[in-house]
Amino acid sequence: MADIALTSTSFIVLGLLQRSGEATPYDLKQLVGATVGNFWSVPHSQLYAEPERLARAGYLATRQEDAGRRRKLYVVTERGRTALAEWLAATPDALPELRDPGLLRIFFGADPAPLAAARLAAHRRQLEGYEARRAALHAEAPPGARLTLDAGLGHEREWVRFWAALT
Amino acid sequence: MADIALTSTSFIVLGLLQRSGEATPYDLKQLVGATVGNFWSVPHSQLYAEPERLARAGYLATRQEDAGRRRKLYVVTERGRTALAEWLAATPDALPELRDPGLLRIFFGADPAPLAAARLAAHRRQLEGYEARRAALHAEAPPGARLTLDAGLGHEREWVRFWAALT
DNA sequence: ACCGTCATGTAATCGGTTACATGATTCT
DNA sequence: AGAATCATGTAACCGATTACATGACGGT
Repeated sequence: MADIALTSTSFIVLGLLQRSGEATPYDLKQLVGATVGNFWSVPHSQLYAEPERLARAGYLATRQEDAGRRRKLYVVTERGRTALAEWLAATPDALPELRDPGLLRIFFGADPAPLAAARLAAHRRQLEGYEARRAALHAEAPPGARLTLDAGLGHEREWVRFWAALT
Repeated sequence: MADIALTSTSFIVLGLLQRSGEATPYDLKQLVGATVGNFWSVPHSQLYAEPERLARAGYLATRQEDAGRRRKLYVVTERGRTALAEWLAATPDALPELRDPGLLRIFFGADPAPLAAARLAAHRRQLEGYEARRAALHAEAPPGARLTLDAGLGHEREWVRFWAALT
């Protein structure tokens, strides 16, 4: 039972598995896409590697599908549940960084106009998508889903403001 | 002359070196801290490794200090200048992600109150710092510096709004 | 003298990115 | 039937993080 460091990817896997009870890496890929993927994406290859890592360290247990492809199914163990609960209760201190490649270019003197036009269009599209999903959200949706969508909406609006001013 | 892939870190190094003409890794560390560090930080160990990588690939040239510690000084070569110019003219397509560890916890059902309190305080502090620097900016400052500061201000205000609503 | 903190650097490990691969569906 | 896309997975490499290290200097 190797002793590993848990990253945000680990907790995304743990969190999604806890909700769904049991899932294959491919299920996880779908889940990420449908949930946290918009503000924290995970490449699908990681969704094969990370559960394995977590299983080796005792945070997950494995089961083989008994029909068809006989794929691997993962479940959260007691140890995993504890780790997830501790993480949920912790308060992170580091603030996120913008890390926008367009902004980096602006800083180094790139011509703002073409950049702004492209980014503005992209953010508007993203914003529309969020608004549509926000409108489609029904009352019983978990509060976390609504809140994170709202956060995304706010920041997309901010980007639209910013790039629009540079057009 | 190894053929390497250039990352954002590469262009931060190239960009800063182009401005300062010549610098040691330690100078780069100071420069990053004073410039792009607020929206795109780079761990100092990378500022030793990355210039070496770039030099091996011909984007930088090296010189030895002739007194004192005889540290390594890096300068951008013609190849480096070209690469930087191309990057500056390109339009990135991927949008940045929020990747906020607090938001991730909210999504997975963490109690918002304590998180919101801590994050709110942190973002307020950050916001104040930005506002001070914004006020201290003089007219001859490069436009990129002002614009990136404005972007940071906008997003910090957005975070303050978001977390304040959860208090 | 002692302690802390800046200045300056190196090393090891590992998570993540990128590329490759292939069977199964669906569309034209 | 052929093309395209989805479903599902593996492998290799490497940039980034983390930890370790040590000399200089300013303050008490």
